[in-house]
Amino acid sequence: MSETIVPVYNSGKIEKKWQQKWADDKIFEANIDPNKPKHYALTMLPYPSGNLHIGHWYAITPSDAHARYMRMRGYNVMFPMGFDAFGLPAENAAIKHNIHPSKWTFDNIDHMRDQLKSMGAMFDWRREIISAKPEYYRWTEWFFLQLYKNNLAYRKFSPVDWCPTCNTTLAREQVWGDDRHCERCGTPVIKKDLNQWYFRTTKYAEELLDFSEMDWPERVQTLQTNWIGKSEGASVTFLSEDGDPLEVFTTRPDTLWGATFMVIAPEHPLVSKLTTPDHIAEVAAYVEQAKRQSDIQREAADREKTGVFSGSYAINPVNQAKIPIWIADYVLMGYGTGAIMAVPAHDERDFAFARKFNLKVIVVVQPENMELLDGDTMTQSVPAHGTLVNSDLMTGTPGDKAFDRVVSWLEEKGIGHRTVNYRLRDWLISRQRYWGAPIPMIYCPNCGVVPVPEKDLPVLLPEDVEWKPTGESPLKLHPTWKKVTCPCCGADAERETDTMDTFMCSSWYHLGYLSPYFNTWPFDQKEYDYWMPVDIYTGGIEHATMHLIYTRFFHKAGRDMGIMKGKEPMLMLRNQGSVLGEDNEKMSKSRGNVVDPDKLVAQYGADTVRAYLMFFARWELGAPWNSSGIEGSSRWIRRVWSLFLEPADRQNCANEDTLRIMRRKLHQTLKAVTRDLENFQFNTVISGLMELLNELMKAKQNGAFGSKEWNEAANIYLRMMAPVTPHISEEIWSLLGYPYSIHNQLWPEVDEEAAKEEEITLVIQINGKVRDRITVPADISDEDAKTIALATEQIHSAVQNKEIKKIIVVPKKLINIVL
RNA sequence: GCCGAAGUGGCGGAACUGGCAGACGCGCACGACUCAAAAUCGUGUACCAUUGGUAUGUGGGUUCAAUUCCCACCUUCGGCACCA
Repeated sequence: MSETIVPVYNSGKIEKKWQQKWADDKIFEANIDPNKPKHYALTMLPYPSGNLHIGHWYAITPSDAHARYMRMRGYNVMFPMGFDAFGLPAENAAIKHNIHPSKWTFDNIDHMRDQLKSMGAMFDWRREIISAKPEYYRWTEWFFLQLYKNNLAYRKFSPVDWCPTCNTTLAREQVWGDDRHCERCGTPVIKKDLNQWYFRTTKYAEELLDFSEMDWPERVQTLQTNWIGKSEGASVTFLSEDGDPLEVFTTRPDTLWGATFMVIAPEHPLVSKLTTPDHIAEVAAYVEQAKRQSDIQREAADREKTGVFSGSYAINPVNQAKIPIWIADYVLMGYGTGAIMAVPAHDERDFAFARKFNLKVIVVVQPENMELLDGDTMTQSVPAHGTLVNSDLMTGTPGDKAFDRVVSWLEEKGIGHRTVNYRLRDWLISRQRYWGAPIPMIYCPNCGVVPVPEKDLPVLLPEDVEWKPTGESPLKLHPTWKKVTCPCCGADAERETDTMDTFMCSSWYHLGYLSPYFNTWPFDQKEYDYWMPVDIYTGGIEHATMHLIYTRFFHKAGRDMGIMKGKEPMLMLRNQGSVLGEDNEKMSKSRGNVVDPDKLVAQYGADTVRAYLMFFARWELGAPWNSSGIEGSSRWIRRVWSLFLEPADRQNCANEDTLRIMRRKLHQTLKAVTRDLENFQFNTVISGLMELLNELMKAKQNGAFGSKEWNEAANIYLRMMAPVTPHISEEIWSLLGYPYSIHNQLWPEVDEEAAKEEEITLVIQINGKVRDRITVPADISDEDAKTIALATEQIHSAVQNKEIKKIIVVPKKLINIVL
């Protein structure tokens, strides 16, 4: 037999070659095409930390595969990539290694862009954005000004969370966990009183709870819903004896008659006014001590209640009862009004407080299935709803009607009204750092707070900066940068030296991709109208209550300002899990369990790495890395290579059965792979292709190679592989003589007729246990199936002499004989 | 404490709508090729025992039939937490 020369699979050579060719031919450049349906596929952009890690690959590869699949479905697909380039690590590098953040960042980007290119993803690099470039952050500043002009940005002096390691304030969303630590570095935060800029996210609290127009994971919706923390109740105003109004929020207006005291937070503005002379010393000491306590200590729910009496009394507007006003730190200034009515009989916290300080407990709610409650003897509060008692004209109101009836009455009498409270806070966006977008504001001694005129944007970061070991922002220390003349009156004025939270940059980057070249508006309207909204957004779940809330807020605010359109920026969201180290721990340099994608690409090729990342775990869950597991994907790739390229000993001589079964498996696989790609179930996409490969190998042994059915199988197989392993698919496609490029082909069509099973295995059970299997024609009638089943030897002997109670036939699946 | 997700072989995982549990892959074992090894190819691989039985975190329930539905509980992970 003559030796045919079979090309050797060389991943490195093939991948470089095609990446270059695709770039030269611009085949993945996304341009407006009104004749095609558009598809905007977006994946969260990386921070240029220096190296692409396996987690980036894990997140991006399946997103790319899905985008490629959509492209083959005939969509005009945009899949852009960029860099979230402002942020603290650049500054830390500056302090530690004396390298300018800009150089550090842009060097890293150059390296990471090359790494990203090695993935062979279909990024349209013309659309790249880098949030630290002036062309980009000019518009970040511009958005700030629009928010300011629309009263959605404001400045406030108040206690804020400060990370002592990062040397900056943080938004509420960036403070995590029981010990209230910094989301970025893990250091517990402390409180500082500072003048800071905020965005009015709370204005959109209600609208942010509406997910009806989005296909987002239930999990993210729950996280956001809990974060926004809506509670419905009533607002009621009590008056002090001196006539000072004390507004309280309560979710239980039905318990108003049981209020036996009031509590105000130590930071409440009326504390000193309400404190009577004989209580001054005690109150002052308490307030001072509350101030010194950290939030962690204060907010521990199981902590013993503390508090002091102010000496003053308030009048309960529903029954004119005179009740004492206490000051206690279990009431938080940051929620509601910082004052509560205390109903110890029906609230756990109020009860604990009342018992400790011997305050009255009055029962006003009697749940139906409980013994008669007595305020003097009860040992715990009863928060359950029930019939109102001791409540004047409301007495006797059933539990399920109490809320509405009382609130209506309050509104009628003008004492209170229905209110909704949210846990969500406004977004604190000031950061005391250099490497961020400057807040474009000026402080003038005459005019006060003045926005930088839009024509003067961007406010550029100064290049010549120095870092002090104290970590203080170089913008503050810069000799000239902050000095400016007031745009209103021309007086000497000062710039704001804080920069913006980098989440501000990432709140609108999906718009930056639309037209990075554009310089008269943040985006080209034509591009916006064609591409927006984002159709599929992929990324990590860790952003559920940060980036994903901010970007929704940003869109809604932008819409109300007439800049953006539609209800939501991203219609569909899918989250990937994370890849752990082989030791089942989080990957980190210190643990030494980091997997380097560059090395894997060098060893196996990008296609193998892509395939393995899609195969080895359920995408949304993630799993620990397994370095021998990747061998399986490598084998698969090499088998595909030899399957289609190595000639067979026997060619084009297969019998009809072989060919029919091969085609059946082919089209069944196509059906399954299509379904799984649609559903982001990438692991079964690969396993389906592996199964089909095994089937094709058998068919090849049986002489199928070279037949027209074989050629169909190769053609479809390669097109199915193309989104997953773009390089090898293109290479084999071209070696088999198909026209360039496989990536411009349409997704194959299922031949339903070929996919049909003509024979099926019918399972025969007795009392639910498998006793036999028979092969029957797929279109067999239930009656015939029953007859054949009962006639088999196994079943016949088992059924002998016994009474058949019932026979259940599941068409095409099984027969269960109940004895 | 409250809310959410997940528990299937040695491992990652599969099972579309209640219908053969363990697809596919890793690992392991054996065999072929080889002087030998690697690679490759082939065969086998949940557990226990002899026909058969037992298995999807645990215990119940519904059903002819449950990884799938219901109830209770356990474990792990994530979020929230003195939020009135």
